Amino acid sequence: MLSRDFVRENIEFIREMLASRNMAGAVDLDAFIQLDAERKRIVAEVEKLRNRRNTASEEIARLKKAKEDATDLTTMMRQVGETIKELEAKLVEVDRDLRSLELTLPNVPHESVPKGRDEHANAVVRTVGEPRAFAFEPQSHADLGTALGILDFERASKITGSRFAVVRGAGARLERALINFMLDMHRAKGYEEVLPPFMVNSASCTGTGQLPKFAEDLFKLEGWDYYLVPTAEVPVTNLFRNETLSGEKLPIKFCAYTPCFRSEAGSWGKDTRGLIRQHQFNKVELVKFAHPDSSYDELEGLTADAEAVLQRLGLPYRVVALCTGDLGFGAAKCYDLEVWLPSQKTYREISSCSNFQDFQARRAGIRFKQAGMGKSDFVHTLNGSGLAVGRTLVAILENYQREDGSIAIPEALVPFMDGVREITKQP
RNA sequence: GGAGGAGUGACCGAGCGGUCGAAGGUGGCGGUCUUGAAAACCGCUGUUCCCGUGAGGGGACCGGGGGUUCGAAUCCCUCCUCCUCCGCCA
Repeated sequence: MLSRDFVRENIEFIREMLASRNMAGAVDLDAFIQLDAERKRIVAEVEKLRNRRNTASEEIARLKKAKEDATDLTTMMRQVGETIKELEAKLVEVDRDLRSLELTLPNVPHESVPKGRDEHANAVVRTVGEPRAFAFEPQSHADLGTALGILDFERASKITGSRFAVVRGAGARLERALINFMLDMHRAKGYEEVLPPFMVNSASCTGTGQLPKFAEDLFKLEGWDYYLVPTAEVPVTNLFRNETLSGEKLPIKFCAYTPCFRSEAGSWGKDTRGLIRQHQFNKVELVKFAHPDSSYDELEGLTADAEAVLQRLGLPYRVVALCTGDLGFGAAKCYDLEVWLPSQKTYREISSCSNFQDFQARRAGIRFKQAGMGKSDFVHTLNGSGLAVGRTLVAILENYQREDGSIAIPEALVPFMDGVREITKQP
């Protein structure tokens, strides 16, 4: 959410900003102006009346104490009370409308974000590692995994449906090793490990920006105000919803493993084979609560921490700065980490690291206060995948495959696999 | 699921329906005293919104929401959370 004052005073800038995100006209800014003005009018009036009632109440108390008659004032105030009640009802309505407009307004991209309408305008910031030269035609992870007996898509669709997978044997073990490996790495860099609920309420989803606009992307529990987490960003960022943190503690860093559940509405036909796009996948997430002055340094640091995982695993990747048209709803700036997939001969997203500035903090009411300073201010929130575990498994299978279809375990993971160095066909 | 109890400021804790934004205490900050520290004593110590260039003025907030009343932290309803006991249960 943007500051109301900022929107009011920069309405043309907001209009251009929406256009740069391919959202021209998506939010009724004229209605915003009108509602905002009406709200001001009502607030001024209702407060004037309340002030009158407060003074009169004191007067009535004084009269009663002196055993004098107060019926005139009392009847007059009854009338005022009615008017106040009407105005308050109107105010609730205007507030609701105004807020629902504000909740659909995206964040303003940072000035360093490349301008452009789609992913073609994204900027490659750096490319790390060389894609391996294969002496044979590399297979897809789906083929490799199925042949090895560690991935079972057919049975997954029997027990649940499409876009689910069963991971078995050494594959399951590798996935669990990856989770531990990532969490250990991040913990060593000062991220506190947290294991949050895997369901969140609608207030939390609103706080981080999944609601109200992206309800169709979420799985909701029937009969409950609960949603399956689409990312650990939601529960972890909402840890401090409606709290004021002490400024000295910033930045506060968390890492969290959760499964992630996404409806993938609107992506029918995309990545239908394999683990790339699933309704459920594992992810280790990094979340930071930062001081506004240093949040962009923290974004570089967070991105580097996610990259470190790819480096330790020896996976070739590149870092891409998303352009204005490709930027997520709440992000002011975002780097995608893309890992090389030999079977697709392309880089695929494996992490997304964003600075939301005060966009989420304002929705979720997350403030900080410096020791000497009187005023509190909104923190900046950041998060990034460190990494998407399912896609990391994909990358390992494909990048570490051998001609015979077996998989070498990256050196860094061997201790997490009890010394196992390869995956061969399951017995 | 059944039966009880409780939710007040950073924390503890008081609060006959009217001057309560809320006593008292703890903690924190500043000061006096002291070579220094402690103790003692004195003072300060919530959030948020609106109007105003400013000084300042005003509104709201005692778990959330609603109601009664001229007036609610105080009365009523409802929801939520926590605690205790019973039942069920991984």
